[in-house]
Amino acid sequence: MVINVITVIKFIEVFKNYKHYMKEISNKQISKIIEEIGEMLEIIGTEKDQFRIIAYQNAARKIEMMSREIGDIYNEEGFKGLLKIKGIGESIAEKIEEIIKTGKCRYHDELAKKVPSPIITFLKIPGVGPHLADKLYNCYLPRRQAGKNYKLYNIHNLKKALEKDKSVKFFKEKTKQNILEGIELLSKQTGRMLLSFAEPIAEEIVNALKGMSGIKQAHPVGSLRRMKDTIGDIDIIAAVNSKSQKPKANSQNVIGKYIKMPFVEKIVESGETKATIIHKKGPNVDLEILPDEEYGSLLQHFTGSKEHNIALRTWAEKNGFSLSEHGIKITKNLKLKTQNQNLKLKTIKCDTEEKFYKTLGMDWIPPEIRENKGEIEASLNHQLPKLIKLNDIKGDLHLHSTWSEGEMEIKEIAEYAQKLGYEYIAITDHTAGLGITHGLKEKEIEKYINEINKINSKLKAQNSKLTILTGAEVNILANGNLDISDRELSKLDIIIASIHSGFRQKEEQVTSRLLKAIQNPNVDIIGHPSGRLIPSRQPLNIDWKKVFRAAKDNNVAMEINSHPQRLDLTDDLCLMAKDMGVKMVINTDMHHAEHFKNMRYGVAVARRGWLEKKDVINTGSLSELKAWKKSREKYG
DNA sequence: GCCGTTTTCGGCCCGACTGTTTTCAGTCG
Repeated sequence: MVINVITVIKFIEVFKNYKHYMKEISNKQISKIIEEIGEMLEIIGTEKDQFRIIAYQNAARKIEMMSREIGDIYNEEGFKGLLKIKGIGESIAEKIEEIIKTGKCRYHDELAKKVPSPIITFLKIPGVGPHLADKLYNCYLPRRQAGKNYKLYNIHNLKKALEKDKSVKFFKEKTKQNILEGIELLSKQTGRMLLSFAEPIAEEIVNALKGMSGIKQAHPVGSLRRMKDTIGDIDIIAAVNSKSQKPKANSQNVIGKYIKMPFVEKIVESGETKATIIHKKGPNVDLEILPDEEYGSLLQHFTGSKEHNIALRTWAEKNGFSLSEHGIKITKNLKLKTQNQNLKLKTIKCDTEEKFYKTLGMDWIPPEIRENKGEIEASLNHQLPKLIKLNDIKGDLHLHSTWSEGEMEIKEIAEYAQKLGYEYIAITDHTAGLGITHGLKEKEIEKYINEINKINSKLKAQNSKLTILTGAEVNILANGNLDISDRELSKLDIIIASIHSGFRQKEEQVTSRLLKAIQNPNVDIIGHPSGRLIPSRQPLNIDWKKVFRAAKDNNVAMEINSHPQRLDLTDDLCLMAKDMGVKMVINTDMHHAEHFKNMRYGVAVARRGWLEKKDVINTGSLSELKAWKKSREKYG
């Protein structure tokens, strides 16, 4: 948080243009400041503050969930616009206005003076809340020699104390272990960014490059092109016309323009054909400019993965080729040797990747599966899977409306789904067991179904091809029971069962919990099965073989959740599930309109997991989906 | 501090799970 404020202040210094810097303050930053006010009040506040704390927590949560940038709302509608947001009243709106205008919040800063900074630091540890952070700070470590006490002042110091078991008072072994695990998790949170964060940055740069004279094409490469769930640095390559009079001058010209682009925070290095910059949003971006006649082999080389390229080169070497980013050399082709000795030394240049793979006698391999998991052999045998595509998706079966924590009314969701060309959607609001979402109570289910039926009638009258299915996302409780009765569940079309609590259970417990849910005849789908949240929560410990076997036996679909922080099942688990004959479903878990766009990330995971259209139930027509649902009845 | 078919004050403050002080405080979604 301190860093956020400093960053914001820096922006203000650099950009005197009011509107410009206002845009730079994201909902996440505002939400963080509001959340911290709540946390600090929880530490230093009194009994009286309990509802005030809740109000700050609710407001922070609301802001973070919002699809529109709050800065834009303020720009367009002013203070009144802020008051229209549910959960934000006069007082919090004033604070938001202050943050937007000045980058600071005096109330926050006053509270911060009263709360020691290590406490704020400790709050970053997953599993450590305000009370524990306060206790950690206030537990005294005896200093042997001086006989004095000193406090834990940073995470490193805390970790050392916990590990060395220096009588960190008040804490039992299990609690210490949990804190250490939290610290470990926190240390892993740096370095990589979400695919959804990197992709728009790369897209903006690639589009800018494509608009420059002399550039023939440009691509993001590396893990971004392979659509991995997290990305290290952003790598981009671009091609200049090698037949032009001055290809070198062209490339220098492009680099010169690139390093002066408005998104450049800092130039790390800049040469004739390469440059590395730090983007204003944080990541390092490497750009390499190359001649277009070699573009195919370069694209292949920089796309990787390392494992794929090593395996490919090893295969190539054994089969008489030598590969490099500049092309293919034929090293052992006897036929060529007798015809023309010189050909042997000549590099075959490839302007496209298709040509590169074809020269080796292979089919073009989609970037998503270049991980050395059998794709080279499959390509040589012309047996690559026909990977699922975004436009194969006929509907989304995991959507939240205002009936629980979603932002959109069911009718708005229907309108959006029609625009996407979907044939069906399922509204699957949370059930009441997940308290904070204010989900469906049993007595509300009839009303909920009625509303959906009414909208369906209207859609039918309008000759819309969209059908809305009724559904719910129910909670799998710690013992494997669901938080809503089978009687109520049987009234709904699609039931997703998901784990939202008890993330610290042992493998055996979690597995049997999932097995019990899968065996419930009302359950159609297991939602975000591993429960991971990148980067803050590790996946659950699960015996996947047992779970997939049960899913196959009970004809229950496993979800690929398209939320960029989930992307779960992961690619490897998709491969395993597919091998075991399990059906999958790709859903967005939509809470607001922006989330609909995440479907592409779920499809990317499916592609990385070698899935084809036939493996995924929501690629079928409505009648096919209904047939699948009907086929499940025999398991009931 | 927010909200309002209970509308300017009085109600809101879920529910599951874990760890532990074994009855409940702290954390999370």
